[in-house]
Amino acid sequence: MKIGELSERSGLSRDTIRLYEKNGLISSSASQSETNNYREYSDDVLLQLRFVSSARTAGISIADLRDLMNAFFDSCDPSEAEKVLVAKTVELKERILQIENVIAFLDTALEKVRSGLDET
Amino acid sequence: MKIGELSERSGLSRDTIRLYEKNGLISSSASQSETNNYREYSDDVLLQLRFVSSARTAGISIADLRDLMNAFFDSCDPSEAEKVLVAKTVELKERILQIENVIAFLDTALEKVRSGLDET
DNA sequence: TAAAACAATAGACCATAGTCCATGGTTTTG
DNA sequence: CAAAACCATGGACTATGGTCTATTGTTTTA
Repeated sequence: MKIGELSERSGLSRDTIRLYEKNGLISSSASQSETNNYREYSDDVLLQLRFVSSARTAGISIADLRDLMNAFFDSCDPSEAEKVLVAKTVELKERILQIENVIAFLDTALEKVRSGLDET
Repeated sequence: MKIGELSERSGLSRDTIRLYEKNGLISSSASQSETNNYREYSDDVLLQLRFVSSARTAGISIADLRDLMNAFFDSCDPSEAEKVLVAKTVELKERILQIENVIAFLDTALEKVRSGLDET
């Protein structure tokens, strides 16, 4: 598919997709036609983009995602790939703990606010 | 305490602390001395900064943190404060789910990599 | 075939978050 | 006292992530 359809189906703008491609998060091939330089994207790219989109929302940087995609898709050194994946998993689990701390804080804040509301 | 000590004890740079103060995440009072314009920070500010620091690591923006701090510390409208806190809690829980999705993806990637390693 | 829609590229632009630097004033300390 | 350490302020600077625009070329479609 071409970038327009990919944009449509991934929910990402063309610009964002091109940015991701420039940063090595996805890749494309040349169009079948020889007369233009349109890029052709496979269905796999759509899946990758959906993952990238989730990961970006989760706060993973483009640079880190590039490492992950490399580890996953075209790693020539599996043990290195494993290292990257494990490290990222650990980091993400720590991030979850951090977020849970914040949630706990917000909960106590909520209790306080609500007890204040009760006093009316 | 003055900003140097606060920086020391919070692990944040003076610049970052000033940035946070400028953005309304913390507040300070004028120094006791009338001859300078040094700012004086209470112990509470240290606690707030530790929370802010965690929250920043967890990916919460300064703008959102300002809303949260306002809701918590000087909300004149408790029901509005409650709304802000609940909304943020929901958002954070969603973010955790997102991160868990990414972790799941990494796990499958890990399995793949490891099975590849086994084949050697 | 001509207009509309699509594509590629490059560069400008924006917001966010934070650091760094220069200047000038104030305390601390040796 | 004098130097060193500290403080405030403002502005420049960096990096990240993304959008917008202009230009030019290619398909599609009416």
